[in-house]
Amino acid sequence: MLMRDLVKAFKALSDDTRLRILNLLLERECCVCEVMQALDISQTRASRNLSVLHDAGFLKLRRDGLWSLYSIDSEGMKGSYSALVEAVRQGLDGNGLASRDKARLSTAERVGPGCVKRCKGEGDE
Amino acid sequence: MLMRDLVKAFKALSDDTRLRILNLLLERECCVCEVMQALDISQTRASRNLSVLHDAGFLKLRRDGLWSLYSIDSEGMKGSYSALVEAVRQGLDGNGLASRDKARLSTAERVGPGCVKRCKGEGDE
DNA sequence: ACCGTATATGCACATATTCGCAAGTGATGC
DNA sequence: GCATCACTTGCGAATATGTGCATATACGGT
Repeated sequence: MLMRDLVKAFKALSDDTRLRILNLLLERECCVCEVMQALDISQTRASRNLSVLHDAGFLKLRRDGLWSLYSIDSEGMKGSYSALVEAVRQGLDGNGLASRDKARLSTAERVGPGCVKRCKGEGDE
Repeated sequence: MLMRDLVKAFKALSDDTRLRILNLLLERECCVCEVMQALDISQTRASRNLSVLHDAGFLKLRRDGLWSLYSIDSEGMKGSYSALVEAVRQGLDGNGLASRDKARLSTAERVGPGCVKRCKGEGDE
């Protein structure tokens, strides 16, 4: 494996926001607006960080109409990558912020019209 | 585990030089000058990057006279960290650069006087 | 065709990272 | 004490990264 790819993978994981996103996706597939809702971050931020994880090879992208649905790419991931994801899962186990994110995800309405607007309006926490 | 620590660990691993260093230390304990010889990098660079890995919790430091001997801290590492190191080992398996580094390490003379000077003199590769 | 919605992207700016140089630290030996 | 050696650290410069704002793109419904 190229050193470059491995570095890219680690870079992708060395950010708060992206770790929280990965944690969320360990729960289930999400669209961008669900991520922004659960993490209470801007749309740009959600989109950009999702695409970093995607470029690094951790995520799978599936389009459905207007929505971009991201999920952890278990099959497509190169050998050692799944070990990294597993390390994240373990490392974040019991983490307060991570748990709250997940809680907010289940609370959040599933994809549907007005999703982005709803998120912008609600200064939730 | 704190998100901050996990991010720090990944940051530590998201750099060429540091991955090569870790690869080297998977072979055996090394002093700073051995690292600079094997990787053909400056002394500052070797020292700085070693200390980043150390701060992140991957390395153990042992002083012996003039020398700072770094090694992978298998016992001291937090749970998921060993999985990360293992992922690096696997990811770098068969990597050309990583192999050459290791080869140069065995070639390099063991710690001894003039080690730093020798390395600076030889524009080896 | 037009509008509204979900997502992507160009640009600008603030902050962080990496690294070389030069100077500092601490141990060893004369 | 003084010189030497392995290593560390402060500083400055080049580069990379993360983010918001505004704008672009792409799709579905009317």
